[in-house]
Amino acid sequence: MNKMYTAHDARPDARPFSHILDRLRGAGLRPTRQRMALAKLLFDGGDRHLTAEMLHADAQSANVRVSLATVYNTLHQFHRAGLLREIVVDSQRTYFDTNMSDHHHFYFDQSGELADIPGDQVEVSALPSVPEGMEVSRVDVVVRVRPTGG
Amino acid sequence: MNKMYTAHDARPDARPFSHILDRLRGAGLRPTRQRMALAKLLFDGGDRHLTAEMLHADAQSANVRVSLATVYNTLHQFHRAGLLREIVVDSQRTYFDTNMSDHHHFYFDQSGELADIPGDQVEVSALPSVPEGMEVSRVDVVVRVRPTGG
DNA sequence: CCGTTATTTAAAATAATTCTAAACTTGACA
DNA sequence: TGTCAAGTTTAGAATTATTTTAAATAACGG
Repeated sequence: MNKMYTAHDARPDARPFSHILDRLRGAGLRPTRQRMALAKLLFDGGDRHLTAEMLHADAQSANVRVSLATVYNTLHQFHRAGLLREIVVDSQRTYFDTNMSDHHHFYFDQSGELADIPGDQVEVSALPSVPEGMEVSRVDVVVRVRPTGG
Repeated sequence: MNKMYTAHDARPDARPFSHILDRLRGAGLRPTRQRMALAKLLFDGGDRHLTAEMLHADAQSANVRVSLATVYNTLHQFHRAGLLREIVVDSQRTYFDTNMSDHHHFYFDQSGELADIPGDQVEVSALPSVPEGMEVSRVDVVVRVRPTGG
């Protein structure tokens, strides 16, 4: 068990924390020990695709004590706050994506891994018009990939 | 409990059954009472999007006695046999689609309903090349739709 | 420091799906 | 047509991912 930082510790000089702090504050979420730690794991590691179980395991490895329930709660809160995107590619797990830019995904069925496809590399065109009173909230493209000859 | 047909009954003249019988036979699946009845419900009703629970309810309404476990088994067997397509749009339920042609989907988040988008109405282009030793098994486009102003 | 309110948590609950093992069908063949 | 091996069905238990509950704890403003 090594030293944990509190929101106050982070204020003065622990620079890496300040933007995370701002993001949480901006989302109206109290910067608790757990949320700060999870945010750091999520956003300081480049673009990531992960499930609640994966993030929980990450936290354990980093000596961050947080319950699985909190990981689930936090992922959903971050999602609602626009900090994360939810990806639906597998009907058994829910993946979250730290990359909020316009993009799509490769999905490797056997391994369950995801890879980003930049938005400008996919062109979706000629959609039929949506029903009266409805609007498109998002267009998801999933390119499912398998080993050749599978 | 009304009369059920056996594979033999169907042979000579019960026409609607014969193509279903052939499809099952072709897939190496014994045409049991349950599979015949489920196949009829699935394929004689035009293009359908349904979950195991929905098909089970349909069966009950049609006085077809079949367990939920069998509905699950049958859906997966039909899927493996290439008679159904699996659609992933919601991480809680698994939908199956009787429309095997090239197409995509609208998904109405609030109601959980699906609607087909003909394949020729969507153009997906300029995909990045897939990794060595991998090939694309399918490209799924899901257009998520919500009430205007949601 | 205090109180209010948000957050965390362990544990129970839920929901969809899969598994298990026993009972039942089917299809082939004598 | 009776028999049997192999394939199917089923109720119910088990599993898995996730959500809920309600009690304990931590955060923030004053």
